[in-house]
Amino acid sequence: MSANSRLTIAAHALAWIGLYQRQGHEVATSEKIAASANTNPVVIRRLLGELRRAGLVESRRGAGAGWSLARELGSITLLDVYDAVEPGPLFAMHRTTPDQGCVVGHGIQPAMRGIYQDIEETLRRELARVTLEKVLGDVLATPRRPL
Amino acid sequence: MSANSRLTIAAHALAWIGLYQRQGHEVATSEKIAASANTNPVVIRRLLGELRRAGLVESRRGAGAGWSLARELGSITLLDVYDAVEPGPLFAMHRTTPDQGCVVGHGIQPAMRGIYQDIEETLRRELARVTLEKVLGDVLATPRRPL
DNA sequence: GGCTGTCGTAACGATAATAGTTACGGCAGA
DNA sequence: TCTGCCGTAACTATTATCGTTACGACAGCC
Repeated sequence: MSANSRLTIAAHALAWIGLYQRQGHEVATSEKIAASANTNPVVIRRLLGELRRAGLVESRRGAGAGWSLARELGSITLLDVYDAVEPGPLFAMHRTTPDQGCVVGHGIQPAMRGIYQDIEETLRRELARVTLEKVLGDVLATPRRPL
Repeated sequence: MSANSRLTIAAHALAWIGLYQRQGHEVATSEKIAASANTNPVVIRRLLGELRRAGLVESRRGAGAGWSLARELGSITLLDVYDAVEPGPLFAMHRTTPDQGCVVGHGIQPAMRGIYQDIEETLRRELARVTLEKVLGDVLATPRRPL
């Protein structure tokens, strides 16, 4: 499917900011988050910008600038993040209109659309069951060294 | 997610072959299927080749060559097709290894892997509930002209 | 045995999305 | 005024999908 890492990186950033704030810090910088995720600060700023548009984080400019959570980790779900950073549907239709003179070509798109809707609804329910609080919990529960 | 149309086109091809065979024909050619899907015959042959490797269809060469179902439409599910034509996982991890010296960087991948596994398992269950028989049924149930 | 139609597959180009990088203006607190 | 970081544009690299052309291989038929 040519899967991308946007959801993973966004969840990483949110968990990082959440933990950082619990350690008493006010704001997190894209540079520190990028160092943890081993990527470029611009990638983080772009993703966090989309999360800000969705109302999940806030940013301050000027001196002492950085990012902070707009909502508690426990009230943010992977579905919120998914909707914020993933634009399109899971499965695509034909790139060109099928032959409408053919019975299958005529009916295939309505049929698949209905089926895909059900499947995506199930996916969304599943994503909504996972909060970022749980993500951070799972992160912290990972043993420091493999046995 | 940069969704692709492979599952859609593969389902289209299977439904087309199934209906064609019910109309009394022996084998379907990639050219006819491609005409219905409004794409190139090579695209169809590539997809059907993957379905053949998965044991869903068979192909004959030589004169009177073409494609036929290896199993009944009712015994083929969208999960079978999905596994045949979609290689990777739904969500990707970081492209580079996160900072293992950071608590979040160290724990994020095991955490997300577990979460993604559960979600993909749910997706697979949902795909397994839809047979190609139902797809063809939905296709044929589509009204010829919108009211 | 040659003819014919289709598969099987390689090869190439077009398109698009993601991701990484550099650069730079703008903001706000010290 | 200085400083640190955001916000964003711009460019490149990489990758996957899709479309297309081309051609050898195969098998039934005349």
